[in-house]
Amino acid sequence: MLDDLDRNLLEILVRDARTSLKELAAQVGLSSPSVSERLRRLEERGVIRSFTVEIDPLALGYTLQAIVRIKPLPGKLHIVQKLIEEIAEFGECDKVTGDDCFIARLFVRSIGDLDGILDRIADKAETSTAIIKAQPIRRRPPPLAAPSSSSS
Amino acid sequence: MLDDLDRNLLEILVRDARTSLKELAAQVGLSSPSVSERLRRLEERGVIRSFTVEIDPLALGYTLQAIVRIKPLPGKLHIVQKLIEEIAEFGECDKVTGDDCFIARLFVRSIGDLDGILDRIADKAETSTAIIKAQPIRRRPPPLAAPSSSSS
DNA sequence: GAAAATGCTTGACGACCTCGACCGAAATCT
DNA sequence: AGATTTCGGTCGAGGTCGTCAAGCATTTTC
Repeated sequence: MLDDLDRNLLEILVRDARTSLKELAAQVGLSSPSVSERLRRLEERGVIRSFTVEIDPLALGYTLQAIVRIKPLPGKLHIVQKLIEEIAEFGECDKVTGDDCFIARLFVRSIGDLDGILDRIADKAETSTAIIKAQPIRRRPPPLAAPSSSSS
Repeated sequence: MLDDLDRNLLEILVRDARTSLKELAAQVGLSSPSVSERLRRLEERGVIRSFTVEIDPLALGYTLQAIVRIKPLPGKLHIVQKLIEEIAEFGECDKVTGDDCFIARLFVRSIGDLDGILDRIADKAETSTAIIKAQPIRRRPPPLAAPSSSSS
């Protein structure tokens, strides 16, 4: 589905999404119209979800991040999910197997904010919060290499 | 530190990092050299960590994601952290307070792969894995609005 | 109050992107 | 097999876009 050229392009764009078509073309050995067409198709197919910018939360005043495990009370699952989605400070949320239904990332500017937000959920779910002390790995894509051995 | 214009620019770029300077300029009401200069400084200051591309893991064959809580055995903390960093399938890792030292996101192509990777850690840490069933909120930045009320 | 620094605009030049026309290889159809 | 269609690529022209230098207004500094 993806060939080496596509993966190569993606790799360059992960590092700098604003790389010019000309530069991309030079690096993969194609002409710029070809690259343009490939990018268009990668976007169209949904391989590229979006071109975006990674912002330092600190620059926006978010000095604290936390991982919150959320276990809705019986019957409250949908209400809790909706609530989470509506609170903009949740920067990520996954619905997982196991005892805790949701695992979410929370950006806050102070401990007070953290408390305020968790309070809004407190009567609908059990939460368990872990403050982030460091980020050994920041968001990165999985390896782009082709699956080990697929059909010919 | 950031003014409304900067926040406005960031908001546009979060949605599409490849927006042209001209377009950015038009939307915020500046000239393109001004926008260019602002972007340069946002990058320089580290507000913009990078322009990047969000890739659908599925397109790369990663059909499974998991959240893994990792509690290194006594004395093994650094070895475990190094190990996690070296395994490219970890797409994110936070060091947190509480009983579990690390919380990480794992991209894998199969349950077999998951098992293989966890095995590499098994003798150095206790792990507890939750398979991701859905993603109510995919990675998004915290609200860009200015802190409620700061000093004048 | 003068001088310097900051952040903006304008206009020109060069680089870049896009479009159409064309081409070759590979897959498909008869 | 041979003809045809499709796919993905190049090339070149035209217009768009980004960058640079010069200049200006406002604010800060001494």
